[in-house]
Amino acid sequence: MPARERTTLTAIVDAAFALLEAGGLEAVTMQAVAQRVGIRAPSLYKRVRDRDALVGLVVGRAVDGLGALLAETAARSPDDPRRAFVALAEAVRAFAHAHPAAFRLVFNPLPDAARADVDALARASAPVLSVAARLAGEAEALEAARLVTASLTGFLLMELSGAFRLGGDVDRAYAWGVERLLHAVAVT
Amino acid sequence: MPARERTTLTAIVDAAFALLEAGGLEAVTMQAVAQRVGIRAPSLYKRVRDRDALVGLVVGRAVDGLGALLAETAARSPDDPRRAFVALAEAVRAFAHAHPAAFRLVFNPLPDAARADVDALARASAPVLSVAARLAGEAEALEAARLVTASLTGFLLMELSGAFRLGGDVDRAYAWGVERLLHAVAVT
DNA sequence: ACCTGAACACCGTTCAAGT
DNA sequence: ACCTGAACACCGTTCAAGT
Repeated sequence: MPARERTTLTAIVDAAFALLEAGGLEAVTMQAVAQRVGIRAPSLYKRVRDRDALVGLVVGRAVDGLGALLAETAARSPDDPRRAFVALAEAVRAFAHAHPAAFRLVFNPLPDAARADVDALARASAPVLSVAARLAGEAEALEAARLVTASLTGFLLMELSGAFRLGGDVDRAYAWGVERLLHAVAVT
Repeated sequence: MPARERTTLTAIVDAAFALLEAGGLEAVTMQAVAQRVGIRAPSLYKRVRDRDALVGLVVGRAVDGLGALLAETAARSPDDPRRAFVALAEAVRAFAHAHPAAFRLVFNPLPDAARADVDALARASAPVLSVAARLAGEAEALEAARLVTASLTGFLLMELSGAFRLGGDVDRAYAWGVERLLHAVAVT
């Protein structure tokens, strides 16, 4: 009657995350995850509904990590929205570079598994909404936040996809874009 | 000695494209493609190296279609870059709505199969570069084009992912963003 | 020259049987 | 209560054999 538990859900998500970053989504296989935590694939189904649910948990962890980073970053310049804006943009890029596969997955969710993640993503990007509100004014806060998040993630997704490999300093291009976005969104 | 050919590469790509839009990438299975063109899966390997190569051809077709649409759109307002800018933004959105799965795939390429597609994508977005050059000036044409394409595709990818489902008129938000981008990029 | 059935390796998932 | 081997369905791909 014992049957001691040999792993945890946290360890399973850890393993899936590591496999994702190491070899892309196709590398996160139930067998590879199981082997990494020291059990057999069928045992994973005691902790996780199926593979899509596991990938959803990985995406959720990434969203939480991004949200924590953004909140921390925004808190560091509480009364200078312009400075906060630039710092947030740099933080998102740092996160994208640190976890490229997870970042891409956040904005390219699987069929329907990631439906609940939309709320989590909205929660995670609250600091951006807040800064946008202070820059653009309450009336256009939502539009401004959407333009900003879309622009930054679009830039980063294209950068990660290698679309900017030809020509020029990508760091400078990002800084240039951030500055122009700031002007585009700020009310004055 | 006959062995008449029973299909064509074009028909195969057609079938894959249709399956992709109908059921996502996981629906474009070698067996499903083969069935749709009236042969058996192994015969596909006479025309296509493997599944990734086939998906690459689908992406290539989408890029070509987008490029043709953009060229056509830009040609319609040859001496009003502001009008051309807005028209291009609307054309990209129309394309994304018409072929959502293909659009997402263009900006989320598979591992390495889509490496050559970067060039094709650059070619397809030449009209955007041209308009950006006229708006921002030659010196900053590349940065402006990158900001614009990143912003528009980011917005559309998020829209297709359902990230904007809560709150507000997405059409208006897009128009608002396009207008602000125009101001952000235009030199005067 | 193209097409096919058979076969192989691999994957997600289920389930009865172990402890 | 968790873990396992065995099994099933499905997929990508290869290949010898057909025409």
